[in-house]
Amino acid sequence: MTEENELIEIVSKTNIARRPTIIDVAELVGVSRQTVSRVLAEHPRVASETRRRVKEAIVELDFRPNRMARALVTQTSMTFGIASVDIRNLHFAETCSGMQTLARQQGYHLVVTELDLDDAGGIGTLETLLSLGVDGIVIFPNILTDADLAAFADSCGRPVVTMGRVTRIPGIVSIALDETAAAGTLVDHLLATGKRRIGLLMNQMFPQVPHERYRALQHAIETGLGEDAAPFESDEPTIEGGKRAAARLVRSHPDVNAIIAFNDTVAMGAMVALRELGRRIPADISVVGYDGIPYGAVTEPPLTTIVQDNRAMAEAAFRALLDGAAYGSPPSGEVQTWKPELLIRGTT
Amino acid sequence: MTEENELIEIVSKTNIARRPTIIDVAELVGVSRQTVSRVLAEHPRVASETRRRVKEAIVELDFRPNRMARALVTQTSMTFGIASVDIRNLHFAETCSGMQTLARQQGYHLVVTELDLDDAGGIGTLETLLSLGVDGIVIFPNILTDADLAAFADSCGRPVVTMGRVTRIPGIVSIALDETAAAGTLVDHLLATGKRRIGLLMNQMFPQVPHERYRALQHAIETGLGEDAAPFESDEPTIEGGKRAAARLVRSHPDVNAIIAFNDTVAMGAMVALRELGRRIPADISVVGYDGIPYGAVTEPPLTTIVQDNRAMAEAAFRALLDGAAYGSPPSGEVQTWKPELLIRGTT
DNA sequence: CTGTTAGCGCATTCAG
DNA sequence: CTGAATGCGCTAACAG
Repeated sequence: MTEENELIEIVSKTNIARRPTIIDVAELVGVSRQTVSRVLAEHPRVASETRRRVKEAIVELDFRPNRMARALVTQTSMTFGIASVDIRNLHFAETCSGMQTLARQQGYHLVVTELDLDDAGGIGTLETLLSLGVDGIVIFPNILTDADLAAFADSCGRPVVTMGRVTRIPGIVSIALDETAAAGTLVDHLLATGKRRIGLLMNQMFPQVPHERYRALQHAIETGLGEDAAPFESDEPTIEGGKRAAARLVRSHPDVNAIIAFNDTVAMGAMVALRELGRRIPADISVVGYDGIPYGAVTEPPLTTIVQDNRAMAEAAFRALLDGAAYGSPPSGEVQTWKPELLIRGTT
Repeated sequence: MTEENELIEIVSKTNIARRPTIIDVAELVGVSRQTVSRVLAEHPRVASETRRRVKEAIVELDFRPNRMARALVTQTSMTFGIASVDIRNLHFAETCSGMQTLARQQGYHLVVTELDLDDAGGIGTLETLLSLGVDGIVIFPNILTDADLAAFADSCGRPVVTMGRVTRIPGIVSIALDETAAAGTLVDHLLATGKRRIGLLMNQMFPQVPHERYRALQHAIETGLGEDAAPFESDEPTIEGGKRAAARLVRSHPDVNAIIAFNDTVAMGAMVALRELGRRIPADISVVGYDGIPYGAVTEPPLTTIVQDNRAMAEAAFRALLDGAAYGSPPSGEVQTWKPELLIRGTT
């Protein structure tokens, strides 16, 4: 009878898709599951002989602990979430990749998610990320308002880091480029090369989120030139968007002899449009971008750009999450700004 | 005494980071947790008045069901994993983005992960993905051997889809470009433009994974020209890698008048190197790539390339996972190849 | 050093 | 239509 029961048990355990559990390992070795659990946790108080046999069984059964079950009881999943409106953006991909490297070293995993604008303006996606059990979240908050972010951070009970935009919100660590310094450097450079008619190509701005980059650039231009606001066009941050915006800008302001684009992708689109309009770069008109993506090096001429240290910023974000996870909550509203570097190439 | 206990309970529940559970909702409404559970599952047999009150309480408490707890009992997490050696690759990012859109529509989530080559050649990363509870996995298997993939698929008990390389492995659905057709189209095009000295710039190949693209190209060249194998160089699939490989190729084979690159990024690197060497494109030498990334349209001249329908392929991959999750296991070793499209621009 | 008991948050039986 | 009991796989707190 006992044999029969065991047989049934074995059959049901050989079922499709069923992976071995801690109990299977315990039974094979002839110990309790607690002992197996201790071996997994590298707990010191286990007899080395027992430890050896358990590890053997783990290998033999190809056992992997179920991280969800573990997370349910430890209340920590060793997983961070990272969210952006567009995961195809190279600046974001670079940051992801950098965080991934660090995460692996610390035994963490990353859940990458694209923000769904339709779902309560992205907050819905973040909530789902939470329900997935992540221990902290990095947000590229291009489109989330400070109010939304504050409400979310307040209710989520986990460390939240925003990147790419300075957010002075209690409980949120903000990691961003020093936009003031970047704008100053760029405008100084353009003025030094004799270009004084500067136009801007900006990211399509959601009215509730005026972009800091835009404000910093306008401010730098006003102080540098002693003039009113520079002309600008907004469109989606793609090559096509850059083409459209540049065409519109040059049509409405034919005297513009320098263009600062929201990022390198937009700048590259602008270069195409300008070439089609017969403008020589940089003789007739200069073009600069932000981010320093690799593709900017292959345009003709190569693109001058503001480089940010993606890896270092990714590392800072990861550390902020780790600290927050360790101490319960992050330092209130800490803002880290990073120094930009101007990479002068052929378009200026 | 009862009051005191309740107070303690309330205090502990107001603890940091503690999110409301199904029990909190049940208590607020004055029903059992099963009733709340039924409302969540849109179970029909709940009184509409009860349902209304429960939904109210859910909104009031800002309750979100814990997906890990749910997964533990349902044995399904509504989560798919997607893994690649390089998440910065635009072809991969595009696929991710496409799958993300579909996943959201179906209530699924995506866990994106970068394969760790040091960790048992990437298999270790995949195992961790499994322990995270994903219901299926998409792998960009550039560097995994068929043997490793077969062993993994066999033991994992969940649907596995590979993309980008034809893998004829039982239990794995393989989605890839029709490399034979692509190679034929490309070589025909080059021959039609009078280029007969073709060189190849390939991805740095791991010896255990001879790449199908390489073989298909060599085969097409041999049949088209009636000649021996074309010269080739291998390097990492980046702009810098493309520059290096192209420089080496042109040095060792100065008569080459057409270059087929592993992908657009490599092709763009090659263009830079060729320009530095004083070769005119396409007059002296033609260049073509694969993938049809947006940046290929910005080079001077714009890059001729083999375009794959990323969105359609992403959709196919997602459907394969869904079917596999529904029926228990995927069709044995199904291989889906997709027709390439030649986008002729300025470099040929 | 090891086993026992309890419970994480939820869904799935079964009773009413 | 609703409630009570049971367990998913694992770890924490206590016993021994």
